[in-house]
Parts: sequence; structure tokens; C-alpha cells
Amino acid sequence: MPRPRVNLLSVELIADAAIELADSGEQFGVNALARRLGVTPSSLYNHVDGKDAIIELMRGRLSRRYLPAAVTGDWETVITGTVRALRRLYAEHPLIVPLIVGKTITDPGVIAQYDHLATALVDAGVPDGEVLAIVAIVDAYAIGFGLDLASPAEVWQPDTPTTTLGRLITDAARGAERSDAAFEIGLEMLVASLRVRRDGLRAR
Amino acid sequence: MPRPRVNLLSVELIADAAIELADSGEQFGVNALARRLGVTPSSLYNHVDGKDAIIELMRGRLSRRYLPAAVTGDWETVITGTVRALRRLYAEHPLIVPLIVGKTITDPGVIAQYDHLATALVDAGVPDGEVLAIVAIVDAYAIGFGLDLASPAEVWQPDTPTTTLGRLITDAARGAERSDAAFEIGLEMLVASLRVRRDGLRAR
DNA sequence: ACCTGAACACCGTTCAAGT
DNA sequence: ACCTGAACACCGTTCAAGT
Repeated sequence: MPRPRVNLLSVELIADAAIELADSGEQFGVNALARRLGVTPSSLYNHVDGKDAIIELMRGRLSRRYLPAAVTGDWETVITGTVRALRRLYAEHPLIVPLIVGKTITDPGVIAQYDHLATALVDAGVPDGEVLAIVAIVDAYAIGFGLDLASPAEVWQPDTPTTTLGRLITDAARGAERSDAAFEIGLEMLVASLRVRRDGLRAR
Repeated sequence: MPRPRVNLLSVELIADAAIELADSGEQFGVNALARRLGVTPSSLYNHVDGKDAIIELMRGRLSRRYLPAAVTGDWETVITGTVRALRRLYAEHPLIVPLIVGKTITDPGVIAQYDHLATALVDAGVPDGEVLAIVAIVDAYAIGFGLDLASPAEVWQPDTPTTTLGRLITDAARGAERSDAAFEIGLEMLVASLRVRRDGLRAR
């Protein structure tokens, strides 16, 4: 008996269930997602354009959730605000990183957020040719720290004895607050470096 | 007629073909890999433990190729040497990034290289609790810049008008040398920041 | 318009059978 | 020891059929 009186699915329901599925650690896929929604895989295609579109939807949904209003203020505020938000996103949803990495960003909301950041950098006097690189750094910085916060023990798994790494991995097991501190220090360093770099250009 | 006089496959042949396959942009998988090697998919399982093991093999092979001998010298030399090598790796093989990201590192050679870097940082006076974070940053920095160098136009694809991003993307099309310059500047900034951070600790 | 169920091409992996 | 070919469970996607 298909087609109940009220719709079982919507784009939002699909996106949220997809995020839950990825976070659960279960193998991500259309079939598992349909199962979780109590629905046939083919039903999803009435609302959404397939697996890749669902992943792009997840990116958009999480971005809107973690970077809610456009961060306003000077470029330093925009950068630190964006990086902190991104890092929280990646730290709380580390398992979506492998899904979205390397996939072209098309979601208009996400594009707008990167555009906002790029504009702030240009306004701050960063030369055009370096803006995208800095945006890439900022993003990579957030990803790197997010993954570090989430799962240091799942990143490296040494079978052979190590001089330093093995000890640090076991020590890091309960080091979330320390990772927080390191992140803030690193972010401060990053901004300071950009400030120096920009002032150096100004002085020419 | 199975089993020719001389072996068709070896771990090295499989790893190299896998890297070529990923670089080609063709969908990566066991079947495509076997096709490329002129062999049945099931043949691969005589030499290798399945898809994930092949991917880990690719990581190991590329790491050995780009970081050949252990970088020696003071910690600054170790860091800059490692980051430059990693960035070249990611820039010349951007399509393997989505394959290896988020997958646990087990290859002994790769573990040894990260261990080497971690040891250099500890010897330099970086507190234990921050070493893994810095290693994560360094890695993320290399990935971010590698991806930026390889495919700025494939990272963002705005459908809606943007104030800054769209212009930068088209401008960046032929900006590989400029990206090189930005990378070196950023690396210099990174090392300088670490130096300040370490000296600050020393002074306490 | 929305959901099902059957069907399709393809995927990674196992394993008996050959040399 | 190494490769094939058949088989398996599963994947993403399409589409006619139902309401």
C-alpha cells in the first residue's frame, strides 16, 4: 500500500537522517539511509538527486547550522569566527569529512560563506592571488584540528615500535581540553602571521 | 589457461597501477584496477588484502617516493622538508586525498615518518600535549595547499553570483607559481610562529 | 506528487578448479 | 603459488505500476 495520506519524506528529513547515519559510523549509503528512514531506496529519488546530491545537502545543512548568521566585523573577527565554527563542525562530525573532501562545493549557502570570507580578506588588503590559498589554509586548519580532536587514536595505528608517536597517542586519549588550548594558540598564530604579512605589503 | 610461466602480478605492480588509476580520474575500484592490469579482480587477492589494503599501500608507496630518506637536521629543517615533500605529493596526486583521508594509517614506513617528525618537535621543546596537534596542522596545511594548487576551479562551483569568489577562481586558473610563493610565505609564517611559541615556553 | 517493487548494471570478496 | 571463472551479497539508479 504505497502513498500514505501524509508524506514520509522531505529534503530536510533526508539530510538530517543522512547526517545521523554518517555520525553513527555505519557504512554510509543510499540503502542504509532508506532503511533508517523506514522507506525504499527508490523513494529517495523523488526528493533528491542521488548519493552525491545527498552528501552536498549534508554539507549545506551543517554549514548553516554551525555558521548561522554571516559573521560580521573586521577581517580578524571574520576569520577567527569562521575557523572556530568550522572546527566545531568537523570535531563534532568527523566522519563526514571523508565524504565531502574532494567533492565540488555547489551549495549556494556554503558558497556564500566562502565568498564572505574571501571578501573580508580582499578588503583587508590581502593580494588577490593569495586569497584562495589562505581560504584553503583556513579550511585545512579547521579540518586538521577537528580530526585531531575527534580521533587521534584512529588516525595512527603503529604496529611497529615508535620512539615518540605511540606514547603521544596514548597520552592524547584524554586531551580534549589541551587540544582546545593548542587550537586557540594556533589560531592566534595564524592571525598574527596574516597581520604581519599584510602590514609588510602595506609598507612597500 | 591460468597461471603463465612468469607472474603477472606483484604487490609493487598493484600499488603502482592503483596510483595511476586514481590519478587518471577514473572511478577507483578493484574491478577497474584489475582491468588496467589485464587480470581478473579475484587475482588481486593472491597478493593483497582487498580495497582498503590497496589504498594503504598507495599511501606507503607515495610516502616513500616523496619523503625518501629521513630528513635530518634541526626541527625547522625537518618540518619544512616534510611539509614541502607532503605538499608536492598532494599537489601531484590530488585525487588520492579523498581515498586516504579518514583512513587509519598503518603502513610502517608512514608511521616512521610521522614518528620522526613528532620526535623532532619533542626534541625542540614543544610540550607533549601539543605535538600531535601540530603534526595535524602541518599535515592539514600540506593537504590544503596541495588541493589548492591542483584544482581551485574544481573545489568551488558557484551557480549563484558572488562578490569575490567567482572572480578569484577564474583569476587563479593560471596561478600555480603564485600559489608556490604563497605556500613558501605561509610555511615561513608557520615556522616563525612555532619558534615564538617555543621560545615563549622556554622563557617561563 | 509520492511510494513501492522489480529490474539493471556494477561493486568487493570468496572459493573451488585448474596449472 | 598464482590465476581463472562462477557465485554471492550488496550497491546506486531507473522505471512502470499503484494511489
